[in-house]
Amino acid sequence: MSLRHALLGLLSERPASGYDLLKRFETSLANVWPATQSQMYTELSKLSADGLITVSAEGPRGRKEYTLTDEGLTELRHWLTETRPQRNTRSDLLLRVFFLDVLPPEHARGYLAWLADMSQREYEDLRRLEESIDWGDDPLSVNGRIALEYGLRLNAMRREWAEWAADRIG
Amino acid sequence: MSLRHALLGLLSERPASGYDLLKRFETSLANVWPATQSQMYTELSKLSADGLITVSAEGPRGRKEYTLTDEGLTELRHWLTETRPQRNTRSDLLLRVFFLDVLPPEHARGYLAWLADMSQREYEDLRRLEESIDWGDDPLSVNGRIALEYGLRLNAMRREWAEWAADRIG
DNA sequence: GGGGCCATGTAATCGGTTACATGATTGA
DNA sequence: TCAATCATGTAACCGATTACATGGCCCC
Repeated sequence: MSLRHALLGLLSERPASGYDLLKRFETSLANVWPATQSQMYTELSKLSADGLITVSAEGPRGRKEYTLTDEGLTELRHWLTETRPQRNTRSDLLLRVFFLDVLPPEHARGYLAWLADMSQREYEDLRRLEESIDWGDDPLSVNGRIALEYGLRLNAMRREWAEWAADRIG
Repeated sequence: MSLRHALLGLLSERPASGYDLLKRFETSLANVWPATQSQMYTELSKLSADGLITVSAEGPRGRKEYTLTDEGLTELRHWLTETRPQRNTRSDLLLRVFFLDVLPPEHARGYLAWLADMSQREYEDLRRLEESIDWGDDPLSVNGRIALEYGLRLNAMRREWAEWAADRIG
């Protein structure tokens, strides 16, 4: 149920259309909360029906600009402060580790090596992203930078772990 | 679609009933792939219908013991080697970070402090779990130990990151 | 006898994914 | 003019969650 809150959060910065939000997801939130186009338009309709956002303007091509209502902001704050995030650790990557012994050892090590490489590549992608962004003092910059740092540390950790694990299997 | 493979994986070690698998999930795979009772029984029926497992014995109280078939083992190996895990990074925890600026700074820092504490507690829980288990040389021990190490490193990383982030906001 | 555990199943609902469908506007 | 982009929506399906429902067996 968090796509709701992701949308409310983005709208708390400034009004936007579904299309705008779609673009902004791709470039910022996609890493922490992927969402499809279809899901977003559906959710926006629901949010509007629930009074958490309103259509504040209409533009060409049927464009609808949504604005956060007071109720929406209250709901966003409520989500942030009153509800406990439950860490959804469901990890395809780690699940496989449990069953690596049904493969020949060299295949198992191959999987871990691939994981290490993937983490390294992702790390480098994030570094490049970090350098390409003009970080300001605005809230999104501060928070976005913090989230990105998490990604960097996660991938560094994962690479080291995968290398350590490959040694252990050998 | 990975619950299938989690079940195939567990059955690759030894035959078991739905109830057995349920218990083993709770104590081992729950951290990487939570599943409900209802989901597991449904999936077992499907796996059986698809010929990847068979009912190898029936016991008291309607107990059905499932055994992996050759086809099932093939499917498990196929999943491990031929399909690429897509890291499903959807993270409730991190999503909130993006919107911390709608809260007063002390609340935002409070959230990060809580995150650091939670990670620390989880770290300690895993350490205790590690010490409580009699690690052998069997495949499950080796792999389980590797997965557990991932949890330890993740939580250590997360704690440090949350502390670093709290400083940044202040 | 009865409480606790063993053991399995179904139905309703929800969030998310994939695919399909449509059309307006802009700019080269 | 025509391709690219802007822009929104619906339908089918799937995996996961919650709740409900049932009953047998074992041991105290």
